[in-house]
Amino acid sequence: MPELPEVEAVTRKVRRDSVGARIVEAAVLRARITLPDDPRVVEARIAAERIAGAERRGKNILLGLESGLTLHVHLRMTGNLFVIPDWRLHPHRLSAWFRFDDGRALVFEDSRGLGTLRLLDQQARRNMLAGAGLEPLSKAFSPQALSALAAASRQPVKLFLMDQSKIAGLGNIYAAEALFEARIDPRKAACSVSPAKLKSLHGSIVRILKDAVKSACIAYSRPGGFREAEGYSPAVYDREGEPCLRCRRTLIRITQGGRSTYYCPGCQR
DNA sequence: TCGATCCTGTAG
DNA sequence: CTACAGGATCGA
Repeated sequence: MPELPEVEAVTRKVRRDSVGARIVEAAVLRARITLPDDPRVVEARIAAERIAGAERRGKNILLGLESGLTLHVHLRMTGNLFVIPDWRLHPHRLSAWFRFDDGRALVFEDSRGLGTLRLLDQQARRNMLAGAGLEPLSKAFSPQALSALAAASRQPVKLFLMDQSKIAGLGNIYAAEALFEARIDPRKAACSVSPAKLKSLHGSIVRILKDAVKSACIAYSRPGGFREAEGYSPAVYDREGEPCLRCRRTLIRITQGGRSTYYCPGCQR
């Protein structure tokens, strides 16, 4: 489920529930999620650590440990990370769990198991942060910055928006939603989108992500896991064949970079 | 830039 | 049964 808004909601909740907690035992249940590192080594290095902080960068969750190591979690398609009140009451489909000294546990739930878990030293952490693109909800993500990035890319603008090394955190849903709101054809090369549309796109990205963060925080606020995103309903995503909310033309679905793109052939040009 | 791949679940 | 899934990476 997670793009930036959902990852932000998860991170805030994990921060609230786990900062200060002492881990007494760690278990990696799917060996491949720590590749290329050995899961046993990761477990051993985490045990006895205290969680010092929780941050989000793009779609990445970074849990700071008191030793200076960083636990890097990526939820990919179906991951979720949350604290449960009793470590013995595991949900199903866990990729990993971390038992606290107070009996609670931080669990990494993931039905598809594509999510990853890695331990970063200070240098690896810096590299990770340096490699990520602009935070779309930060000051650095200005209209000018977006224009400069777009000018340098000949990719279709939808794929450009999803490139995590340029802008960090947009995924398939919110990229499509932002392009709809800004009336841009997703197939158009990023460098060929007009300055006026790019300006509009910048506003749409920020507005849509801020709204979605709010919705996601509500959706994830219940104890345990998450619920359907209440409040946020996409205008184009997953609405193939339905009428455009702006011009009533039938929305269509195409494939870009192996993923579905939904858009309105009438008002996105 | 395309397609396959990592997995499991669900909808049609 | 097939197609597809809110992600990312790899090789052709």
